[in-house]
Amino acid sequence: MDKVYKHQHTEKNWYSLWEEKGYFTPVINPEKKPFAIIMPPPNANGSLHIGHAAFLTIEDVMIRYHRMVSEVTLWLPGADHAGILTQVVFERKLEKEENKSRFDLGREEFIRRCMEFTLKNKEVMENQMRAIGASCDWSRKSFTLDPKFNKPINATFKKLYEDGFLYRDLRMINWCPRCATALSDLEVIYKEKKDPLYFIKYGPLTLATVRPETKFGDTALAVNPKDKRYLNFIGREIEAEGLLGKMKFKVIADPAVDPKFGTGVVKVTPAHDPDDFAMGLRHNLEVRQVIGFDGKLNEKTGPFKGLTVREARIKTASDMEKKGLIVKKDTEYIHNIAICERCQTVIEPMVSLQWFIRTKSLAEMAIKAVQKGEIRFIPKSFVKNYNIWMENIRDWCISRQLWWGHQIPVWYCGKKNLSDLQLTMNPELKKIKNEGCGEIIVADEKPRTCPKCQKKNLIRDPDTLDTWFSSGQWPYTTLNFDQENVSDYEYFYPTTVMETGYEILFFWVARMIMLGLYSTGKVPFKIVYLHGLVRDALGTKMSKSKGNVIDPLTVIDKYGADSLRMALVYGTSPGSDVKLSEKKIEAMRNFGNKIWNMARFIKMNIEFFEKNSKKFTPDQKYIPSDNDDKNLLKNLDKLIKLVTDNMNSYRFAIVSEKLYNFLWHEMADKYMEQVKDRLRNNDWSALNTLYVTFISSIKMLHPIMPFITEEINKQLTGEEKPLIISPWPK
RNA sequence: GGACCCGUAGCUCAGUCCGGUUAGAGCGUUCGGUUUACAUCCGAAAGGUCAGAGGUUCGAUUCCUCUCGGGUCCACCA
Repeated sequence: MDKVYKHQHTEKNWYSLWEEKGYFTPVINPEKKPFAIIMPPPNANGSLHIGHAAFLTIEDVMIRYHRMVSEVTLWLPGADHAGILTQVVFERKLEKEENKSRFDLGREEFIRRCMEFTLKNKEVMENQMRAIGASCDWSRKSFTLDPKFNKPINATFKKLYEDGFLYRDLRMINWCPRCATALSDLEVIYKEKKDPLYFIKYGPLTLATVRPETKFGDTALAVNPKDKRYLNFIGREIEAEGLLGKMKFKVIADPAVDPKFGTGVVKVTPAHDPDDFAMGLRHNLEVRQVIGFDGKLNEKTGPFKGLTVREARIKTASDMEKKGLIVKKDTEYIHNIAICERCQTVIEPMVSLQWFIRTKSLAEMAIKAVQKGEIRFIPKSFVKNYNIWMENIRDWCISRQLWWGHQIPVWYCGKKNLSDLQLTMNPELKKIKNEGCGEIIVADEKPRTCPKCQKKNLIRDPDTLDTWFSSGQWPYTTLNFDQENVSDYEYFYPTTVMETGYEILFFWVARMIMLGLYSTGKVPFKIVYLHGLVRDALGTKMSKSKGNVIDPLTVIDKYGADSLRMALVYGTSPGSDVKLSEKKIEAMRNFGNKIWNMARFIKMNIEFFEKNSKKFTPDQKYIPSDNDDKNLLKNLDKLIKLVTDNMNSYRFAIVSEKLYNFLWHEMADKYMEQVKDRLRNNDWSALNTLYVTFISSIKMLHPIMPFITEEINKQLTGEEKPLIISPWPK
């Protein structure tokens, strides 16, 4: 054995051996207890970062432990097409490298190229997972856009439609003019911005707004019903001079108006503001769209047509100023604006026809399942967050004007039911002749003819499904729920643990619970284990621009995967963020070297014993008479119980700490020093106690540090059977 | 506006759910050490009114209330 442990020599070999021998693939046995984790599929649009390394480590620790306690263990790996995120990444690349947009390629070619790009990333990622040591079952690996998922996903859509959970409606959506897509509420972030607040004259009234360019879409003025200043205006129609001549507005009273804001009067623009849209519904106001999906003003704005929102804001303001319509300008006004989470573009609220899921009753089922204890959260404090979100859930907009994703399984007879938005986003559709009866057909496969008029020119809804709609079904679609061979589903579903980041509790976990209960009648998993974000040593979020990124592959290369894994487990707790530094990884590398040298010491003493006495055959059950020996074995028993208990309760930080302390400070620093004299005198009992205790400890360390423990075990015992399939110490 | 989490050694964090011997670890600091593994090491030490105040209790870092400080999520800003 080398004086210093060299991970470079061992890690790749061990991984190949495990994989080739098929240890990652479970053998289904109805007599035994199953343990299943469906891996949260990483986005296949880049390489793995340290956050991936963290969750892969935690899941691998669970999997390796349960495999050792002889449960039938499935860890199903995957990759996510990630909808808008991947489309944006790929579009940027396309623009940069070829100066082309997706429209230049056309839908079919774009999807083909994007798939090529994604599959390439996916392969790189899979090898990175191997480097981390993830013992997942590659024979079952899944990709969210695998064609095999089309059928079950479409079937869920169809079922939801038939059960009345789906509807298509004109709704206010968050429109990102850059991504040219509607975003869910959760994909929008808010940012503080300073914008001028204009006080504009509307006939006898004055109101304050930061969006003068939307005034062409105003269809009412509103005040708070309790605001005494304006009581006698309520219900009246006023006439006001505007940029396009005289206009008439009804003054309505609505409690949503804040009397303290501006003058207490607001303009109501139902087509371009979420609150105004809601107010419009309450008061039956006209929805007059003046901004197009291209982010430019339309023909209803006369001379302003064709200007972007930003340009129009400046021009309308200055024109009104010239006409004397602007009473006052507050240039220090700070407000929050909605921006696209992915590309940071300012969101344009727009009305558009979209598919929605009625979520209320789905959420009620999901709340009940957690209340009844069918799903347990670790840490449990997240149940509160979950309940609050579920209780206040809004209907879920699941259509996306993207090309990259699962296309919505709806066909229209003719163009009547396609929205302007869809025709805008898909130039190919414009060429199609408009004939047909307008029937809407929801089916899991393309129908040959329209069931109503028998015509054959069915047009598929060009929109794709929100990526969370398909990944929300991941726990059962990956188990081939809808296929002939249902044994995986029967045996492993509901899965045991869903381990994922708390930041996607609502995006993903909540949706999986709702859709899982709806589609299968069962919860998709019994335990939700939430991990935190990996931050740098100072607690700052890691990002490339800040230069504080720890790249997992670089540190694996330098310190070994075991060191990184131990560093990601030690001193961390579920639900809270992990602060990681290179120093910590180095410290764990030192620990690895420590146990390596303990093994070297033991091996040396075995050789010494065999030279001077006889062949050393360890006896697991030997009860020594020496007090030091007895004491160590007693402490080992305690350790086994402690580690097992903490493994079972998912407290891996305690597991790592206890093993670390026992091996280094109990065994190496104390016991090994105590017995040096006895070993010199060929004391078999001392050697046996040392050996037996060390091997048991190494086994318990294997789930966290799989490579070095395998290598030590092989060097020391010469056994063929690797630790990965060894029984857990008792 | 609603809610959640965190505040423990110089730094980064465990421990608190289920109150009870000297409150732990890693890194850092100081002093000393090369006899059968390991300097990626060993021994020793310094360093904490467990954010603050009050309450419950024989006893509170732990439970309850409030305050201060830090962070996050959700809603909303016309």
